[in-house]
Amino acid sequence: MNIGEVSERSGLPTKTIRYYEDIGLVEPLRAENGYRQFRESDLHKLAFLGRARHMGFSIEDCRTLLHLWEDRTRASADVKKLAKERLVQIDRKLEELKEMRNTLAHLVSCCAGDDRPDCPILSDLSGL
Amino acid sequence: MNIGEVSERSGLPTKTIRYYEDIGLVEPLRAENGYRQFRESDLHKLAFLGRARHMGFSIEDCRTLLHLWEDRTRASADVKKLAKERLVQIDRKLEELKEMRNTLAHLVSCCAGDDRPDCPILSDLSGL
DNA sequence: CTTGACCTTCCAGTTACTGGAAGGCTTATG
DNA sequence: CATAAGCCTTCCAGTAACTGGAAGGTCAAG
Repeated sequence: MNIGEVSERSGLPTKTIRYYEDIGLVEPLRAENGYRQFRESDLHKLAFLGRARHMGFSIEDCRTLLHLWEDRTRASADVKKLAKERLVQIDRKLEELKEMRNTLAHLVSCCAGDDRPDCPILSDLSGL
Repeated sequence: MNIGEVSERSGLPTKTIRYYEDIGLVEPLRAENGYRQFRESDLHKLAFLGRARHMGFSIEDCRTLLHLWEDRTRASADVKKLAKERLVQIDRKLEELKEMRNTLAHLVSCCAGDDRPDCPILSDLSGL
């Protein structure tokens, strides 16, 4: 099938699919006219990539996951390790965001938000 | 003062400070030997920027905040608006991350993580 | 035969830096 | 006085993961 159909069925933009080919994540065949010809297996790979990216795995993690996926003899421990690392990352990011949220929510609630120039948000940012 | 001292006192890497000058966030003077000469006011600006970035404001938001900060007549409502928008962004990102976390945590707990090839994480990613 | 929807490649831009090379200035030491 | 360490300078390139756009080839319908 052509890239348009793959895009539709995988949910990935055509630009992204071409990019994934560029960086060697998929290798579609080529028709005589130069059009990319995707097999069902390519579609599956792309859908896999879409889901892995949706979970926040980096492209390089995705590459590894793809290899693990295709290696019928891999140990599930290898996959679990990657997923756990990603989980740790997510938890770190969550903490960071929660802290930002708290500070900002506090400041917003302190700020009158009217047409007077007085503003606790800026005061805080200026270090006072 | 020279860039090294400003870096130390603001907590920003020298590279970042030069970059901020490039994009017009600060405009230090120059000594005869070509070295940047920062005033106290420049240091304050940079520290302000550091804190704003730490709250996750984009560079463009920071530019706006800086203008508002320097405009003694601005309405606090303008600042509050920006902060609220940032808060909404943070909340969206938090939701996204929490969902990732849930899915991933579930999968990790389901995965034996031993040397058998069977792995629910990959099964899920492959869409089964 | 032309129109419109596909498809192709290639180049540039995004965000916010970061690293490194090549070289000038300053200060302390041998 | 020479030199070495430790500042500082500019400029170029790279990062992550795409995204947008230009210029142009292909295909099916009318």
